[in-house]
Amino acid sequence: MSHTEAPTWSEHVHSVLARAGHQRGGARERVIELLARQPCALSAVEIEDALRAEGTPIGRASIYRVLELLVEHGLAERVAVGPGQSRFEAIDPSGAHHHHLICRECGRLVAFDDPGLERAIDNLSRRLGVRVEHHDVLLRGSCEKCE
Amino acid sequence: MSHTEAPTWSEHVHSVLARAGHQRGGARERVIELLARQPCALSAVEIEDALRAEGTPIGRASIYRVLELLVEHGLAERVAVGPGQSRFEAIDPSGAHHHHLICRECGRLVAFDDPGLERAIDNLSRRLGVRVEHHDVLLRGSCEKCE
DNA sequence: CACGTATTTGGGATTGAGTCTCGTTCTGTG
DNA sequence: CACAGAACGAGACTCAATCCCAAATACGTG
Repeated sequence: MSHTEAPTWSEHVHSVLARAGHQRGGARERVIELLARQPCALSAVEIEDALRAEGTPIGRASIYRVLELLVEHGLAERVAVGPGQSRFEAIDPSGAHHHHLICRECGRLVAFDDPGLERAIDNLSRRLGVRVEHHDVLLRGSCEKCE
Repeated sequence: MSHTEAPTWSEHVHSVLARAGHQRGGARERVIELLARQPCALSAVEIEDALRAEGTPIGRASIYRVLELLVEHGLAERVAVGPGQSRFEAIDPSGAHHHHLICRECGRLVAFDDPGLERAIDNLSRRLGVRVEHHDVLLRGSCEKCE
């Protein structure tokens, strides 16, 4: 890693997938690029709509395939917001990650991170004697705007 | 977990619902009784199957109605395990609650609680300045047996 | 560059959890 | 025991997600 530019998420994704023996295809590229540009989690349906709106419609099957592939390789995260739909979001290669608050009033998804929380989960997994590969924390309440 | 103390969960549920002006009905009773007997979260489909297997089949609509009612009154919790299915579980009237670890190997759902984690979430919500009504923590990894 | 094979893609059928509707049945009250 | 409102259930329906398979594409090789 030189000082020029940190590797972007899409670059990271491409290198991981290439190393795993995957070829490149148009559909995958477009889903990755779209995801790379998002500030927060998108649902598969939103991805499908967004790509169609951009004039590059992608088959539903391909979208789900790409998302599954990304999750499998730890490159994206599935956020289960409730019954009926999952949202997906890029995972930063630096390892930094965040969690979400769903506002009961406006339905907005707010991202946050918290070292204390990470520490607590760390201690917890040690106490339980299990190897925790991944953790989701989802808070439900009212966001600042809706207080 | 806890021993059977004076007010059982079903008694608590009945009193809360009665106070909210609900009548009693056979379907609701059976779902509540079934849920009361469970050690851990069940999906709506599992509830439907279990009740049919016991010889008291309950309409799907009623099951979802009851579950929604319970969640609404803070008597049960919905655990979003993944895409396409929610699980439901009784909430202890004492306020004690727990979270879950999903084992990647065997798919088992393991319950645990942790004061440190609760404290971290408490501090966090204060820091963010939001009112957190509910929180879910879902760990993914390998359970003791599958280590 | 042309070729051949393995991978990727997408349309469309299918699944399955969850929701909705509406007529019937039950509960609690006067 | 009659009535009004609450609860129930069968089944149609919605919609995210999966499956299937033939066509298109990537890419190493000759």
